[in-house]
Amino acid sequence: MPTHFKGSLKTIRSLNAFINLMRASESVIGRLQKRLSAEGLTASQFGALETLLHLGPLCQTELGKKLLKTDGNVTMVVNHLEKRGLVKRVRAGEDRRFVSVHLTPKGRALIQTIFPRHAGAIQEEMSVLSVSEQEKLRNLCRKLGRKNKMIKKEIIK
Amino acid sequence: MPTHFKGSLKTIRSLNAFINLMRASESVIGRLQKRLSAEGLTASQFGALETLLHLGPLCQTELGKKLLKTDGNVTMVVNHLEKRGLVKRVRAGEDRRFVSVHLTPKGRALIQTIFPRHAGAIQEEMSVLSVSEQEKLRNLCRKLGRKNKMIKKEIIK
DNA sequence: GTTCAATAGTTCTATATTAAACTAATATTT
DNA sequence: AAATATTAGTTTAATATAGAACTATTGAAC
Repeated sequence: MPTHFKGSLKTIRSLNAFINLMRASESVIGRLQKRLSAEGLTASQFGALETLLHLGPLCQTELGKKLLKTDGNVTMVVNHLEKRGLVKRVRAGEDRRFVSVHLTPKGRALIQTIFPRHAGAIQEEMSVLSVSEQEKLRNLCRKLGRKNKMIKKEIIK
Repeated sequence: MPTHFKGSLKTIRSLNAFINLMRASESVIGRLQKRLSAEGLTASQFGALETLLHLGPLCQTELGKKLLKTDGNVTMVVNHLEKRGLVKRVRAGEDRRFVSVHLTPKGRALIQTIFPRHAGAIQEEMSVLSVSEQEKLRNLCRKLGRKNKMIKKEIIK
């Protein structure tokens, strides 16, 4: 699925790498989302529960940073999870602006059941790559992520 | 940003590769989306216009396949673009179920202006990787994509 | 210590997204 | 040829998402 754009070799090479990166992540995430949907969770809901399971209770802003989502978005996702009794909001005593989001026993049981299956599906997805290919992919992606942080710092400055 | 999950080495390696793939694509797409938003287009709208520019008029189902989006979604995106006068729907004569989506002169002018800037931004994003790293990334991502197609065929069978 | 600035969350608006139910047109089967 | 199945697109419902305006709380500066 190469680009049909006519441009310099350098540009075309960048676009091709970009397109394949997007296609790969979109198609993998698409299949995983279908699995999660069958378990009754959206990708964001799963991500929130998984983060709370592995990192413990977090305030919403922290949760948003981990999930790379906006504050308003986190409010929505936590609302849905709270309505289903999977998490609860706790006003932290010190600074009453903060809301600590906790897993309920029900939420913990659910994510502990689903997470291993999800991890298995991911392992299955990645199994088309050899061990060294997986490591290579990881390192290349980390470089793209590092650029991210540099740019953010520049913007903040 | 390694996983905090305790599992087998093989599982953890898969999860790490997966997480970095997702982070990289999300952070790159996030920055590009902000640029597009400043130009007045969403990512999907841009994708649709770009596809029509480089592949010519397409029916909505074909457009959806290119964009990896569902039919209902394409209807929405084309609605928005049509409302702004950037595309127009044309009933193809033969089979009256098909709607051919065309760029209008206005839409063509817009995407021809924005696309080179967007391509430049992508080139800038990918410039943290060397030429050979970009090729390597592309090939690894293509493998993940190929798995996709195999699975689809199996499901169809 | 009162005003101003920063922070945490919520709400609102607009668009995206999927899945499922639905309509219209065409193709297939008997 | 009539019944059935398939296909293209629309509509609807539920959730996601970003961004902007807003509230409430806390911190800083004068």
